Amino acid sequence: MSASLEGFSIGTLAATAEVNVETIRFYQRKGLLSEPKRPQGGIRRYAEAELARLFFIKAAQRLGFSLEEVGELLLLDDGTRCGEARNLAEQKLGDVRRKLADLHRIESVLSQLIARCHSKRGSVKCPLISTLHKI
Amino acid sequence: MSASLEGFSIGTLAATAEVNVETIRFYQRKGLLSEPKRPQGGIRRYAEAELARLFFIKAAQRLGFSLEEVGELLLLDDGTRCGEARNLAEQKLGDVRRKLADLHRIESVLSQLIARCHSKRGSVKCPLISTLHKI
DNA sequence: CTTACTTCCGTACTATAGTACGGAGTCAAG
DNA sequence: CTTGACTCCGTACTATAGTACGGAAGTAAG
Repeated sequence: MSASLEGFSIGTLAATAEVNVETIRFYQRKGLLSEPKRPQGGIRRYAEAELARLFFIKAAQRLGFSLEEVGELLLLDDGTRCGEARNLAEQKLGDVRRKLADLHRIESVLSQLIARCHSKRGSVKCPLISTLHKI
Repeated sequence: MSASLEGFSIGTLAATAEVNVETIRFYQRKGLLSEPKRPQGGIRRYAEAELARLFFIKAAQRLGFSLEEVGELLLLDDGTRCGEARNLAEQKLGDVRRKLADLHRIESVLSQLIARCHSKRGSVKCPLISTLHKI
């Protein structure tokens, strides 16, 4: 792990972005991250741009974008095709809202089941298990 | 696909439970579903019990349990170990609530980004893309 | 009795997001 | 100039939840 004058090594890049070295290589294979040229048999050096890209990828992932979608966002990375980026974000927002609705329903069912388990202590049949047989 | 006097064929079972035949075989390999004996070189026949089990599995999956967790729930299927089932459900409820919190945060960020994209029409930089570079 | 559909069985493949491994080469410190 | 850490590279493996395939055997209808 060395950070010479010429930029980061892959190990330093990985440590700085808090990802695995293998993850960086995986992103490179996926075309999400560029692979700088090797100086005649030497090791690759990475610039701030690659670090910024890694942070971008992680930020987008935290917002629920898949790596494939991150790839599309990266194509819009010049910031001049706002409409396309917005479409992507709007689709994702729809996904997120559908997942939220599902999880709210699940939360409600689970908490009711647990409450019934607490109130029906010592009953012959477990209300949770019984309910799973009915719903 | 035949439903003789002796029970369902795997195809009928699959159609009734609205799953793929291969899914049933997959669950059997996972130990989630029993595999009735083949009558000397014939084909397997399934009873209502297997259908009920399939519905149980699907109900638990809808509540966010993984197949491994469904397997644990099925071990508690006699309904006499309510406390253990409740612990499982409480852990799952915790998971669900954490996911809900995450998704709420994501929903908020995404909708704000989209709103800024709408209000900043024609601006030089896309606010969404710019923000992904900052967060 | 033949034809067409099912079942059986093992193996292999899908998607998603990585992680691990082994051997060869490179780099830096002592 | 040797040693240990790091990099390179391809391949293979992990988890999750299935889906697909191919050939042999069983079953049902005409």
